[in-house]
Amino acid sequence: MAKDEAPTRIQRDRRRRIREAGLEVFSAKGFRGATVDEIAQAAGLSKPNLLYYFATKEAIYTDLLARLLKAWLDPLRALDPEGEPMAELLAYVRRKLHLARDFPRESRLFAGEILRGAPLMGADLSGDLRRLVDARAGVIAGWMATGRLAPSDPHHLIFSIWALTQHYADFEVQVRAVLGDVRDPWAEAERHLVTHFTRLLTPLVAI
Amino acid sequence: MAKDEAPTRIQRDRRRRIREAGLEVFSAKGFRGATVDEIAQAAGLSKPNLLYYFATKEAIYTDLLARLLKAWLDPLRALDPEGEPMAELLAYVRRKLHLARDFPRESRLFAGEILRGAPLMGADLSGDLRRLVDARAGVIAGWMATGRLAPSDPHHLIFSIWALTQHYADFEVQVRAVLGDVRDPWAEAERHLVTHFTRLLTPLVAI
DNA sequence: CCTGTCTTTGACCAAGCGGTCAAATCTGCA
DNA sequence: TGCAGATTTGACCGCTTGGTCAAAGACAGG
Repeated sequence: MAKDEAPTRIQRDRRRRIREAGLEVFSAKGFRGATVDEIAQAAGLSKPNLLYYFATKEAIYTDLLARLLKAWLDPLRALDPEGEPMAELLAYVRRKLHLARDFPRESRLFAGEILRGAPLMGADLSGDLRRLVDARAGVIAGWMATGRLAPSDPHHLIFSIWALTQHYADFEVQVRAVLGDVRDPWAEAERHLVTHFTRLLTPLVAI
Repeated sequence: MAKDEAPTRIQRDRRRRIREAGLEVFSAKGFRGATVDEIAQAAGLSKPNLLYYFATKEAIYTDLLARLLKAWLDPLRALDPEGEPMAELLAYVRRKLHLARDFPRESRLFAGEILRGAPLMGADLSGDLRRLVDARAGVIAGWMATGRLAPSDPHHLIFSIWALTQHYADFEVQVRAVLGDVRDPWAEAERHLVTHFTRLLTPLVAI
């Protein structure tokens, strides 16, 4: 397999299929619970063939995580310091919720990694992630200081948004078990979270 | 080993130690990531000796989960329909947060199981859990209907409390990575969540 | 102090696992 | 079409793992 050369058509295709299969299996069973054979089968390849494209099982996993982190932070990155505070934050909540709804496997993969202490991501968390969160927390703090948002701790506000949105993807079986088969968790969640954060962030008018 | 007889002193002791060791290892590495040898060593026993008290690795795990679910629901059970609504709900939030703070391994064990689709708990979730949540959601709905709490969907309110409290235990490495080593996540979380829910649940006074 | 039961252990096994390798086959380009 | 490099595969390897077993050792009641 070429190393520095541009990837061939087959390489691009196989690698994509392996990532897709890896995401499916890893998100459902975790790193240890997944087997190379199962991923290979899901990708429509033999095991040695898969190992021809990714040297180790861990290589698939870390490749997935690295790509994931970037996509996962985009909604926060998109928070516009020049925009209208309430609209910006509600848009962020919506984007994050839609990300969890449309990419639950990614959400669970990430959750599993953090839950186990982020053995393969520790550096990224206190690096890029932290810088981005600090920057955006600063923006939010500014909005609160000028009275355009109800005051609270911006870091914990961000945690709240993460926790509430990812909950519906990561604990989906629990949510469905409690709500029953009739209700639509995602639609209800969106309504609930929008009113939740609207109420939470609306500044009290001084009388 | 006796089956129906009362357990001997040694049986009680060994079983307790195995559960403690199992909780430690399972919560850190998940079911598949944990090995019987490691649990045995953590319990100060040889592997065959451990298997003498629990027939299989899964038996330890399910025993842990069954005990956990009960303890995990106690705070919700303690919600008093006769009490003052706001005080009751804030007390619930605090109890749940303290549970996550004081028993993070239990929280992570539970989270890991749900994350993987609750293969060993499915029935319990749509059984006891659902009934209890429905009952308490009814109580909260009553409080909201009489205007003593701001209205919202009680089920999703309960999900919010779960998500926000468990987040600090389950994603502790992420929280610490973002906040840095100086800050005290748990103390901040308690202040934040109390003001968060106070604000959220206080009924707007009609003028 | 003796005996039946409970407890502990070293040795072992079969299955599953991640990964290797040499040989076979395919692909794209001159 | 020929061929060099890319791709695929069956067979295989060494290691880990959950679990077994027979025999040895500890314990408690009489």
